Amino acid sequence: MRRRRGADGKSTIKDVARAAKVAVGTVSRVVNAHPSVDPATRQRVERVIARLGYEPNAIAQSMRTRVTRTVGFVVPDISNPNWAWILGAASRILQPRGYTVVVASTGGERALELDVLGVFARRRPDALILALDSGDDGVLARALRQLRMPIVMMERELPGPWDAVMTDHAGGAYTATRHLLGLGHRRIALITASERVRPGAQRVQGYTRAFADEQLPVEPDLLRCGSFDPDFAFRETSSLLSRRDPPTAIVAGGIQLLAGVLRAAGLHGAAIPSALSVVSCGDTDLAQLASPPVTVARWDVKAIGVAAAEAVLRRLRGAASAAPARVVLESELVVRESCAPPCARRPGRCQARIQSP
Amino acid sequence: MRRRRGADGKSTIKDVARAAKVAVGTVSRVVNAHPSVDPATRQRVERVIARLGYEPNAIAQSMRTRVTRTVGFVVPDISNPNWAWILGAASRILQPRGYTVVVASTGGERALELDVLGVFARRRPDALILALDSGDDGVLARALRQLRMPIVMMERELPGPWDAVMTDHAGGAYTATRHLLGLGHRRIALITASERVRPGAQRVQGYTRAFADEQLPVEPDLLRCGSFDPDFAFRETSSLLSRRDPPTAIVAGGIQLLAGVLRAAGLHGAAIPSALSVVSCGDTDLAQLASPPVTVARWDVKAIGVAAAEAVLRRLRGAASAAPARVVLESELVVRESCAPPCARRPGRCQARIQSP
DNA sequence: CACCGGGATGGAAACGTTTCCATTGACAAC
DNA sequence: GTTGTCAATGGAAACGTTTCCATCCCGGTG
Repeated sequence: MRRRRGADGKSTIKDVARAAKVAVGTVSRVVNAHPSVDPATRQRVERVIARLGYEPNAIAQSMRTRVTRTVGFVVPDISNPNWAWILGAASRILQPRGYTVVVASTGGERALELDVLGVFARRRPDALILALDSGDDGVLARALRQLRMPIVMMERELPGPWDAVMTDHAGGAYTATRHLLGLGHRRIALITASERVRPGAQRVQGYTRAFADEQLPVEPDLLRCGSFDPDFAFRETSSLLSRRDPPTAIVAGGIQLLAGVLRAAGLHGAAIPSALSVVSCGDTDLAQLASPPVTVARWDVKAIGVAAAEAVLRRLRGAASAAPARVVLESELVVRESCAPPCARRPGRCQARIQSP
Repeated sequence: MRRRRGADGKSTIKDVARAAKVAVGTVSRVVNAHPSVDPATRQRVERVIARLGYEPNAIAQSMRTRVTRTVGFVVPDISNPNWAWILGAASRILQPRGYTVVVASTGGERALELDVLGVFARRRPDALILALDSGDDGVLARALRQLRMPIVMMERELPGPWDAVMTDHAGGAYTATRHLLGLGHRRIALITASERVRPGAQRVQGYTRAFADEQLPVEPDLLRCGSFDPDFAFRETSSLLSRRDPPTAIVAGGIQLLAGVLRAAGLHGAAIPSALSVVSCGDTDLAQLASPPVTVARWDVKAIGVAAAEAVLRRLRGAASAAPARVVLESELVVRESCAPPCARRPGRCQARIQSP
């Protein structure tokens, strides 16, 4: 074997330079398509590169240029289809531009969030896309500022000079609640994430506003804020349906929650929509294919990922110090067959049912 | 401002050394918990580190140590819940061990797969976890070998010295098909991925074996191999149900395919299970909550991610040159209510229906 | 008292690039 | 023929670490 190699068996720019009888600087210029290199030299170097299977070491490049062509993506749980869709959409934009996406999950726990920020402080990605759960006491904001890189927040608002892309979840919950109020429901439950995170807070706000519009009081026990876990929705639905005066309608305030609601409703024998009306925030196969199909407040999930990736790219090509941008995506109500006027008599015994054609 | 900083505003090991009046080597020893450093010195250095908010530059560390503490994760589509679950499971193991996961999607396209391998040749992760779609003509295998890093294949088999973790999809399809054959079905369709990828090929094989066991012939037109896209399942189901002699049962050979099958069946007015029996490979909320609930061949999706991550860790701590390991996870049939004996008369007009209690 | 062993530390090389600066020719303009 | 310009190239510094080697000093031992 006549070619030298690094310890890991890959040839370096020096090996190429030696074999092509040029200086390393020249090889670098060839690799980076610098204009001032003689065509003959270029060809000779390129041949050697091909022969040796030389690949520039991105680590060394980053070391020198202080650019990693890497974007960090931080969410509570990457298994969650919501975040997976967003990641997919973002990476579909970033990857063709030469950026590589580095993921990290936080489980929504503050300690892990800080850990992850530490990791990214050391790894130096060019930008960060994140959805943080723990509220801000200043520590988080300081850590973010220390990062000194473009940051885009998803579905969250934190005071600071950061771009943000989010959905109008308040609007979604508002429309959903109005829809139910319009049908005559009064005991409407809302199951959603903790009020500490924006989607939860926003949905409570939309729900409350809908009641306020009708001058109706909100019953606090019908507000079940906790998590986006379907099991949470299952437990809360069970608990709600066990009340002496169970709600006549439930708003499932999160993409994954509908499954829990449906499971519990099935177990309690609450027929939909005759005994219980259901609206889901977030459209899914399940909502479309359940029987009856479920009315939803839907929005374009992937658009969050697209907008986040575009915001990152905008910052990365120059607009580093522009004022923080804020994108809010709308939510739209899709009426299907899971809602009906409330049953006048004891809920659960009501048999009137709206049948689809 | 009296502390020097790098161009990106972060302090370096030199800044710390200067401020603590020690050599950079000593700071390095403090950071890496090297035993031979005087407690007093250590404390002094640590104080300076805290004061300056110094974070070691991972790029420089990697440059020097040739270790990135990074694992590449390559799949056809990271939006796909299947891969998202696997990624989540893997990262839940890797992240606490200090490894960061770098993702890339290939769209199942060969050109992109080669691109992605090129990216990882340059970025030098410590290991790779991947699901490649394009068959091997030797080019791919050579590219992988050139990478000179531990590689774990998911749900794929490629000849070479690589660990592999996969599911016994043949077994799943076999059990599903036997279940339907046992109920008396003969015209059973299988919709699944292209035979070029392992899960598709395996399911065809399991299906075929089930027919062979009963000495029954397989009708080729009932085998619809193409993709894991629900729209594909929708089109194929529509096409199948439009036949003069439509199948009396369908096996949906992929986690995402059930939605397409159900949608098409609904549109064609094919009642389940009276007119059409359905089995899905892969359990989901939809399968559990559809009415009727769908019989499935299920396996532990996350286990693939866990096994892959563990295989990576095993290689990374020493067992670099052990013989390639091969893990096969079993599949199990869960009988629900989507299957019934086939209707004797013209399918689609059959009204007999098995009702669950 | 000379010597030795060893812990603590400083100094410098090396990792693989990019980029600045200097040098060399070639060629045009005077 | 001298001078100036410009393209092509070589050489070396620098990026921020880790780690090897040498040095220093301390205390114990013979």
